[in-house]
Amino acid sequence: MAVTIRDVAKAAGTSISTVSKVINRHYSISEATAERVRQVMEEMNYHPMASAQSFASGMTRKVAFLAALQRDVAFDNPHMFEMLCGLEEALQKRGYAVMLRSTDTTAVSALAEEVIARRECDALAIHASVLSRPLAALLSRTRFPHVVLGQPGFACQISWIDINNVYCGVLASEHLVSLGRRRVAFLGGGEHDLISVHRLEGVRQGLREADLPLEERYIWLGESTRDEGARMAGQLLGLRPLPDAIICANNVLALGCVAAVQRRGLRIPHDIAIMTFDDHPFSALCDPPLSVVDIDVREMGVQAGKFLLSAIKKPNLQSQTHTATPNLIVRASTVEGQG
Amino acid sequence: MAVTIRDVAKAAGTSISTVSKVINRHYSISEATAERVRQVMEEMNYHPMASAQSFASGMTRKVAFLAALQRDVAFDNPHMFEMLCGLEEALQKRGYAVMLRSTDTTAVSALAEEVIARRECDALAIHASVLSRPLAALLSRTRFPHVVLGQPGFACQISWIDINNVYCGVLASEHLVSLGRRRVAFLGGGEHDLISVHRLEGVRQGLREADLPLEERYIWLGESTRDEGARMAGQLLGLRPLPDAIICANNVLALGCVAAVQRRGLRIPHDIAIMTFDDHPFSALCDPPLSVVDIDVREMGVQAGKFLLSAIKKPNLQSQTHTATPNLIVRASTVEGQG
DNA sequence: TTGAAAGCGCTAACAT
DNA sequence: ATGTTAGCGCTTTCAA
Repeated sequence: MAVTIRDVAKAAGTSISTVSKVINRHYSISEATAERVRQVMEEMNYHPMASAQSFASGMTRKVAFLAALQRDVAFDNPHMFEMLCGLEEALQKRGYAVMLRSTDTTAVSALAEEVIARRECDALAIHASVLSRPLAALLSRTRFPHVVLGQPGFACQISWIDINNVYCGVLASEHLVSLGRRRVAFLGGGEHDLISVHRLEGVRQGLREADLPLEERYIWLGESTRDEGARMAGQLLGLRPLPDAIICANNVLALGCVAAVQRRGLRIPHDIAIMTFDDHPFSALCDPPLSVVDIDVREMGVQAGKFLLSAIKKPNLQSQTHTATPNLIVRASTVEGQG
Repeated sequence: MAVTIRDVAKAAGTSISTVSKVINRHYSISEATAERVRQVMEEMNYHPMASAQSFASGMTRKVAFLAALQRDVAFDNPHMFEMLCGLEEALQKRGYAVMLRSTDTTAVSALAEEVIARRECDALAIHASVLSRPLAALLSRTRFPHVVLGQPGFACQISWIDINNVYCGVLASEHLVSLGRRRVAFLGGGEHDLISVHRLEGVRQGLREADLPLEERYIWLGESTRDEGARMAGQLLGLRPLPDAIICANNVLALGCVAAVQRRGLRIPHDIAIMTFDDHPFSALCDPPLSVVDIDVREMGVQAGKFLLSAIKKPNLQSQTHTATPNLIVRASTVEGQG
């Protein structure tokens, strides 16, 4: 059998509680003993058994990540995984691991209830897309350490963290205004697409502050597909005067938009500047490469992880945050010759 | 405090071992008792504590996933996550969860050693890109249940599972030959890019069997970037006779290739058919949409999960598998008017 | 078919 | 600063 704390204690000529204290860096142990014990652990190749530690301490050092991991999610939503990686990065530094649990909006609260009851983890990280009202109720009732990745679609007293998409919209419009564009248009997702809604709101704000209010006829909303992007851009190009800039709520719409604009023989950015959000692989591979307001989703995961670590230490902690600093990346779709 | 097995036993008027046996579906318990106990568990909202179960049974019901989760990995390698999701899907059905652990080739064997020593999981799933010789040695020495996702880049006695990229290459060439193409070219990644190497080998095989051997001057290998794809395609288009079909080892190369071909005023697929591998989002969004030999990476994850479950039950199990059935998706880049 | 009891390998409160 | 000891909540063997 594997070597246990008992064997180490015997070999080091101490009690097992001393060894335990060395493992857990308890202040009361003298450096001399600690060093000796560590040496013995090394020699015997001792590693404390994780589940025994969990059991005895009542801490799992695990965080469960709840999300809908259905087919093609990795392609459809790379952001989810980039956040997950950020989460892992932050947690791993403190000896925590992330546990994956696939679910959906209807099943998530039962799953969370079970995970909490079985004490499988010390905290929950929940992707906003699976958040349900029963789950929100459960979390605020139990005050179990948690964070939602993305802004909840409904009002509730739970902790979440999200990119400030309104501010992203402001940045996009400011960039275009600074380039001298005066007739900015917006192509977005539907009403339920909160990300798009927030970005539009930001664009409105940014333009208003430049005294260039966004004209309603320059706003088109639809499904987030390439074809729909092209169709809406087509509508836009039927207007007079033509817009001299188009902000697309996401890369897929932008791809369709670029195609439609080029089909009409208009030059980007000479006749119309185009920009979007997120430095998706599409952005740089598009022709011309797209200027984007980039958002650091990985950093969002990191912040979520840090928040969870503090929430585990001191419960009752609440957070409702928009995370920091979107980042403007200027490419050839708004400035000739760039990127 | 939470309700324990003791409380349930008391309430049900049985011993705790009976309750334990009910939890674990032990055959010796009569249906009557089992039902009664289950009812009590339900009423008391009892859930066994995971870490106590792990501790007592010695089974964690966890699988650790070892991979390099560095910045942008979700964008650069969506396949990794689709596999991960497949893995989760297969494991979750048997009550297993996936635990994420980020690492790299240099650190992976130390990490694995620790994870195994601490008994943090019952099996390891390792992304091929982080596999190292020391890790391979560790795995074959300890015979710890494991599977590598992707074919190891070196010979070793460990279990792995991968897409049959050679066969993918065969399918691609057969498709083009069946369309009457006679001068097939290949754009691939470097020598170290095993996926590209295998696909090229398959293309060679497929063409040879059609008595249309692949001409060496029609083969260009380079970095997998859009620009390099365009550059290599440019070289190809300087040859006479022109190839009438180009197989690109991946979507990024294909994107550059398409751009270069169109820049010369050649029509796709009329003058040159183009195809690639993997039904990446790029494939369908490209103009024209790309024909691809698709590979089901999620299914690969599912198979890995199933293999691990059996390896956990009966150790010493070995596997060296190419997973099944790539799937031809025909679009407009090879057949006019398709997709 | 059920129950009693001996751990599983740690942690942590308390005593020294 | 170190040691003694009582659990933590289950599983599992063995006896009944």
